Amino acid sequence: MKEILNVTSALSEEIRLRIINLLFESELYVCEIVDILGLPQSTVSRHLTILKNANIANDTKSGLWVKYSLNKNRIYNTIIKSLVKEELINIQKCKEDIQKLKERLVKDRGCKDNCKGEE
Amino acid sequence: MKEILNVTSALSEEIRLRIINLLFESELYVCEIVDILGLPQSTVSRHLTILKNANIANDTKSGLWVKYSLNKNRIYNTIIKSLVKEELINIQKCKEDIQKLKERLVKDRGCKDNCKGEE
DNA sequence: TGTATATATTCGGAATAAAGGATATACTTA
DNA sequence: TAAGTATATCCTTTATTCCGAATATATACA
Repeated sequence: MKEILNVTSALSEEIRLRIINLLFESELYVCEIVDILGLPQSTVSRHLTILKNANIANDTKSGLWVKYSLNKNRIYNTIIKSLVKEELINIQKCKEDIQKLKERLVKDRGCKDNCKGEE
Repeated sequence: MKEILNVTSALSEEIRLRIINLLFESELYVCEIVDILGLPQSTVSRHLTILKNANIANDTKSGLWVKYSLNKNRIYNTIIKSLVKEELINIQKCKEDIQKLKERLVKDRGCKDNCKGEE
């Protein structure tokens, strides 16, 4: 029971749903998620940890950067997928996040300073 | 966004998941849920209100009694169903609840006093 | 009308979770 | 080694959630 409550609790927060919506589109570095959402890094990191502990997301370290992606498990194949495809897809803020994601991904991946000078 | 968060928040509490598991099997009067779960009536009623407000359950008054059932909407057809059939079905406490539900339903429906003399 | 019953709501307190700035950690590179 | 960067964790404050006893509401029936 604790396991499924970990999942549903993780899904009951707006920022985390927005992060899931982004990760459904593409795996992302923490700093990219911070940029796209426009939220403090500590806030984003905390939410990512909660998603990881719920086994919804997992992380891969490569040097300084940590890349997060959705964990393609049983929960993903039913609940997360339908959540994204049937619900989040209709939400304005989530659409805007995806738009920002796409603008972000045509540039160099990675941290803010790699992408300084953008406009 | 608020709507889907209402749903996921409603799903992130153990007692409410147990109630959903019961209602998936059969529509039930409040007093029957109270008996099966063995929890205070105010607690059960509060959780039922949360499920109703999230549009997961709905209620039908008939005289003194209020019968709750799952609302068969889009959320039900994807998230709730898979939650029950893939997750709750494996949880021991939920299995026990279903067992108690079945024992309860072979008796008269309704309130405790209708069923006094049982053992 | 008065009593009993089923359900909903209120209330205060405990527990949990959220926020974001500050700091720590860990890795990279000069 | 020293400085810089990406991420995680800590800390304090604030907000939210849960609990169950008590109370309110609404219906049934003698």
